Amino acid sequence: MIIKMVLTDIEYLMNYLEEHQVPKIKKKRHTYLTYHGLSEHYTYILKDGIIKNSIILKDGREFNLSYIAKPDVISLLRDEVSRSTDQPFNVRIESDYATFYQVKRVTFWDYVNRNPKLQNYVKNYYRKKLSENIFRLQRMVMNGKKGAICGFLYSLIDLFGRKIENGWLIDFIVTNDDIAGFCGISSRSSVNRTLKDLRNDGVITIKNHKFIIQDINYLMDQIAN
Amino acid sequence: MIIKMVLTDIEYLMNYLEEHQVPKIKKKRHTYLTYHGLSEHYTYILKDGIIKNSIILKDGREFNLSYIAKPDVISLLRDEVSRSTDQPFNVRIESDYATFYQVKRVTFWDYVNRNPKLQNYVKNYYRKKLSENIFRLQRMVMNGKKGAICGFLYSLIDLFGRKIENGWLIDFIVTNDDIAGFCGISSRSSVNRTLKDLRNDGVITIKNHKFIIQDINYLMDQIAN
DNA sequence: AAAAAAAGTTAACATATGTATACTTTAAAT
DNA sequence: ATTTAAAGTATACATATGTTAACTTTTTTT
Repeated sequence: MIIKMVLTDIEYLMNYLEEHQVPKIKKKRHTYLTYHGLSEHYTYILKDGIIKNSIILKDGREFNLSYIAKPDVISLLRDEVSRSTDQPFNVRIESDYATFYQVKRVTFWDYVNRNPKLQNYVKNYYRKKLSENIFRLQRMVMNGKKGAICGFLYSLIDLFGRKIENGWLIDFIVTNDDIAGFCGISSRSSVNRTLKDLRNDGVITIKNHKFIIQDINYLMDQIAN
Repeated sequence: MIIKMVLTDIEYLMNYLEEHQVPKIKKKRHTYLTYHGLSEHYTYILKDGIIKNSIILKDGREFNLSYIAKPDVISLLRDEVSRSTDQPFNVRIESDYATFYQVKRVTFWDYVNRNPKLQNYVKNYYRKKLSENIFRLQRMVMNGKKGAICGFLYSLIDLFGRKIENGWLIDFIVTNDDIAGFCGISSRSSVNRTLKDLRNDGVITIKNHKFIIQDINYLMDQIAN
């Protein structure tokens, strides 16, 4: 019997790392894998768990870039010849545990340069992230803060959503300060004001600190595109 | 006599296209090279001129992505196997004329796949754009509209700036509506209000419809980072 | 040259968001 | 179990930005 397996790009990468016996490291909730600005000679690939990457501005505010909740390369913004070895972002573990493959940056790029399939993975990785980022930029620039919150809530469905009878349960706890950091809102109380409006309009409910999205169409209508 | 030339990546690409006798097309001011959403089987490389790319939202508003004022690939968001052949952006000519190399998308990617130097170019292209985009996202999310305008004006120095006695002349006409489209401001009158404040504070002057930046530090102080 | 369209300017008022504070509830640390 | 820190909520007021309108100036079209 022949079983034909078609691997996705990321599955191929994970297999490759496993076969090359790349070491794994495991980190606990709310610890940091990397700090923005610190020198770092490793590339990390998330195996399982949930992480958030963010940037701390000079004035102390935190800009949240993204959650990553499935296997993915954490950051490829530096390549083998980049003069800067600064980590571009903070990476904080948001699940109880997260596991990462840890490869020397130079070794990682050796793998890539020797393997056309991995080259293709990297090309697609960049193109996909760039495309997502342009879209997000558009959404953030062309909407007010309410639109930003609605867009953010909408994006949570794809990341953490589970369909239940009366809508979509976001099966992950997101605080008002988190939302503020993603949407560029100045305080948790401002976030709360908007969330209150959404609750009053029957768009969302909160149960055990988790959002339930009851009216996806309302969210979409708030997002310019 | 041997002259050793070290070409930058983009110079190498331009040479390559020239050697392969890739046809050029010339377009006039305020005409469109491509329209967002229309199918397009060519890849374009700006040879000379100034272009603006933008996206028209469903509600009719225009989101301005960037000016490009020196040789560059116009858009690599689609590759040879992308199912979608939609153009991701509008591309409008903003100089009197602009010249482009025009290559079939499939041919362009053939060139790339056959040539490691071009592969490297593409990789760096993506990484650079991604990195710029993340930075711009941060700037737009973490600033108010005034910060957005100051950041935008600051970016014009690199694009069109010429040092003069009393500051930097932005040697290119940018309208209030253009600024609105870049910064997500709803009307030219709102843009004008902020520009008036900047004029009153001695940050900028306007001469023959062109900005003169007199106080760069003021602009930088307005931009969170 | 005249007419029309696009762009700049200002003002008045409406609405969204920031800021500060106080208090309550929940989670984390001791 | 107790204490402390973090997070949610609500309110009042300040400020930034949106919206509309009117008018002026400049550019483009006829």
